[in-house]
Amino acid sequence: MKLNQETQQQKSSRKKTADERRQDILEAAINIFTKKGYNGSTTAEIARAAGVAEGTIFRHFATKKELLIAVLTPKILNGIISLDKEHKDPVEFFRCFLRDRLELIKENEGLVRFMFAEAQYHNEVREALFNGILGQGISIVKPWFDKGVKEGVFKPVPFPSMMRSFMGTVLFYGIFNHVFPGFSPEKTIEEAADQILDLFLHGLLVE
Amino acid sequence: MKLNQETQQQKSSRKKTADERRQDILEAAINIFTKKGYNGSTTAEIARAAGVAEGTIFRHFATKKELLIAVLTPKILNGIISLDKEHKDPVEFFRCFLRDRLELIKENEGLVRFMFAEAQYHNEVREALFNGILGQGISIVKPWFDKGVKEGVFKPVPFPSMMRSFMGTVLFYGIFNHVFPGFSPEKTIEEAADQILDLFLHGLLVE
DNA sequence: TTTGTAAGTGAGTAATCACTCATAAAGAGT
DNA sequence: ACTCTTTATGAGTGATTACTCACTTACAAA
Repeated sequence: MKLNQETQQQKSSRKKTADERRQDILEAAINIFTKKGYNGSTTAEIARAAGVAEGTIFRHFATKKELLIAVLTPKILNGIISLDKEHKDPVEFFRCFLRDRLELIKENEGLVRFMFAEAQYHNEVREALFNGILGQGISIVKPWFDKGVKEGVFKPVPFPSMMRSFMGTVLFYGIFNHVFPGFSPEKTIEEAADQILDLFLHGLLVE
Repeated sequence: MKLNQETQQQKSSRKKTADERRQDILEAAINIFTKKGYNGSTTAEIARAAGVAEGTIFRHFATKKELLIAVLTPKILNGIISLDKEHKDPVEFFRCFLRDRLELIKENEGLVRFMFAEAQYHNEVREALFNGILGQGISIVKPWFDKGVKEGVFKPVPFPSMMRSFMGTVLFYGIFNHVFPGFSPEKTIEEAADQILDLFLHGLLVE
């Protein structure tokens, strides 16, 4: 039936389903939020960008804050998918993991910056970050880190300190290019990933 | 004459000078801004916190944005002071520099977080960060890094990549504790500085 | 004392905000 | 055709915003 309807009408003028409208609003919200920040964005502007009336937003999301949370939640969760690969050793895992995260950050650069900016002010965003990024990051990295330590490949540094340094360098890669444009010398993500990983694994000192 | 006036009146009820009022407003603005963000703060609230009328703010600062810039500028510039010490070798410099910056960040934790958050949205803040933190950081660190490379102590990695990783770990130390409270294991700044520096200099790998 | 000037004040203002609601439109079921 | 339900709409609303301005206050110079 539904397929029949779609073929009866031109695709461009086809009436959109409720879910499609919801998606339009979410995408518009991401665009506006990441450009102007949560408090700097207005529901009127988001509605205009989504091509809907302002009232439509509040039919899908009770409040502006609920829209914020809806913007963050799914994007955080889809970061976990790529851990299904089998890695040979801890170093190899770190290399793959780093590249994977760097690509994810590059793809969602605006959203990452937005999340960390708004985390300063909204408890909800902090919780989303904690439950999403940090929690999942730990559950993925920790076993490989422990394995590396047990095998004598990694130094037995405190895991939180290691994780903090690692996440700091990785996340700042995305932020740097926006705050200090043109500063990073690497042309490709692979190049940047290699540079970051090399420094992280071997350190700055010779020997 | 002025001294005479001050002694004639109780210090607590003494009429404040224009500069003192300006300082009151700036301090109040820092407090409110760092808690609620630029767009989340109102001039009315800042005025209340500063103990002045709302109109007084606009006698000292033409617009709210001018107040924002005034809040950022002096704080950025006072970070440069401590480079007057003589350091023996590049490694020793990095140790001192890291501790110094970590303490500076800890003291102005809210402001640092605020600056990086608002840098996502305001060009003025980005420029202030670039001219202040990054520019000065480079001018201080680069000579020592070059020296270390020339002496064969440091690896000849690209300076911007090194700087980005270094700043990432250092700056994220302050942000982490706020976004992920209770995550960092170190009790003191010295401990954290040692941990960060060790990982940064020697890397995670054994050997 | 008088006067001139710089600084402080807070009610007022136009604009803007998130959110509401009466109304309309469009299927789906009968 | 008729009704029921779901969804979209945008003018309207009260609250809030950054900023103004007519007025006051305090003090220094004359």
